[in-house]
Amino acid sequence: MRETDFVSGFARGLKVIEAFGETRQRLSIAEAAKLTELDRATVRRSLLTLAELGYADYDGKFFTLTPKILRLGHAYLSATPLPALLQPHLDLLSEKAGQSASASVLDGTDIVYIARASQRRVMSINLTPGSRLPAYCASMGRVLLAALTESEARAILARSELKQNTANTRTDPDELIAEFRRVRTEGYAIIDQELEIGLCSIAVPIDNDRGETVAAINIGAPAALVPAAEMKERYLPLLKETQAALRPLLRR
Amino acid sequence: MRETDFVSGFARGLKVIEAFGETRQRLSIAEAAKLTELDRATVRRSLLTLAELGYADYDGKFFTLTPKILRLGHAYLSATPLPALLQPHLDLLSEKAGQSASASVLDGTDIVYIARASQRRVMSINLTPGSRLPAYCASMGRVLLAALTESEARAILARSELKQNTANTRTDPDELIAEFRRVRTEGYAIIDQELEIGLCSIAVPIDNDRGETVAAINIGAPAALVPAAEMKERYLPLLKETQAALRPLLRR
DNA sequence: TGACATTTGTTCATATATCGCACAAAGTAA
DNA sequence: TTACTTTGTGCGATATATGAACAAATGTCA
Repeated sequence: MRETDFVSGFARGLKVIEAFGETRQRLSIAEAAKLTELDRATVRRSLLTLAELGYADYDGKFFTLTPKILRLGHAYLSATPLPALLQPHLDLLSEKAGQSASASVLDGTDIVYIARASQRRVMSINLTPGSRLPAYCASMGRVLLAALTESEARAILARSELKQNTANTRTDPDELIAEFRRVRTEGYAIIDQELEIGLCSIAVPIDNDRGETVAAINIGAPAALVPAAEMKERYLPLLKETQAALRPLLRR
Repeated sequence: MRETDFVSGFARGLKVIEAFGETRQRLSIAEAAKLTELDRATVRRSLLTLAELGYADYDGKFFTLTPKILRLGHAYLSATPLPALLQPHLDLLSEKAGQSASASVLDGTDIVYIARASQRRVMSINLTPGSRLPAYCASMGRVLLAALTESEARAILARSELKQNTANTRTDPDELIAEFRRVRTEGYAIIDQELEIGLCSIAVPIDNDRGETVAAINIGAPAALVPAAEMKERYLPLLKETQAALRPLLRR
């Protein structure tokens, strides 16, 4: 790509939008400039542009994003067949298991939820399509990282903030790489309260007809009701069933 | 705002992202140019910028959005307190009613879902935060339009594509304006299969402590199980209860 | 309170980058 | 082949970013 094939004003504007996610809903020009590491004058122009287009409100002091911003993410969710394809299968899976079922893909060091069928709320955080979790300590994340080559996975771990969320959280890269190897061999990943106390989950990869992993699906359950040791026998058959039902639908 | 406070490269780029929502997942440069009514060279630069930043993939012929684009909408959902504030109340409401409960705000002629607690799937379409429905034929839309002045509401109806989705759909602006007046007086709106055959819903406004309507919440139910005539007695008390519980929480 | 320091928002001139046109090249379909 | 569509590129006109300077607001301290 040539230098001139890059619209830096556009790139700067996207950076400004993302700055809102990192903090609160209201940002002053100076705050946005600090977060984005852009010049105040430049950020101001981007924010005024967002306001002019209705993507943001401006009260003379603070900018806030408006729901119109959701059109951008929605452009992906409605345009990509994967979420719509997975949804009915997740509904069925969730109903059979009596627990929440989700699907996600990898984006950098995070997994991003692209579809979800929730039964009852067991997590303290609220997950919807677009929600993100660190890949290294999520069952779907383990499955998606396991699908990469070891050097790719190691590179992502190196960029990840390997935080000790609970006493169970594995944060040693070598240990994680070894776990990915096991996941590849056995075809599933189980998380026992590594993200949040009280929450277990089990995930399997979703492959297309070329054998490329395009997403992961999981079932999450409260540890109090379903001990990690029982996750496999209870839910792996259901997950495998869903996995098999999806395979022929995923032409690349 | 001065002419020079507008970054047209940024505005053009956002238009390009939205173009993906209107059709399928893959867009060529020429297709995107047609949809956005921008110059091909401009669209090409925007798309290459998106690809360079990882928001899009490019195979040399077609561009597709990547899940990274969800970061933009997520910047709103995670930055705005309203969705997180409403979610637990919707969960409770949904459980008490045994039906799906949702919250939405107005964006132009559409309502945009910002939170949802689904019980079982009754609609053919899959609703998640970010999903949009035309306001004129949705119960939450009626409530949100009723909160505007009549001239504002009329202006939005004038811009809406008043489509006859089912035999029940009301499409006459004067009739709709009269219905808004009733909604304002009685404090709720009921939709009887105007959007989709088999689906009824009832909505109430959510006001902040200044009495400004900031969102709407609803309960949707299959018409086969809950006739429209029963919606009010069954669900209005639950909705009013949730509405009252939320009021003190909504400081502006 | 008032004086001073600091932060924030805005403006401006100018160097620089982008836009859109026109044309060239490469595919496509008949 | 011809006709048509799509994509890539060079260039002049035009729009934007930059950083400094200024104004306004805010905070600090005696």
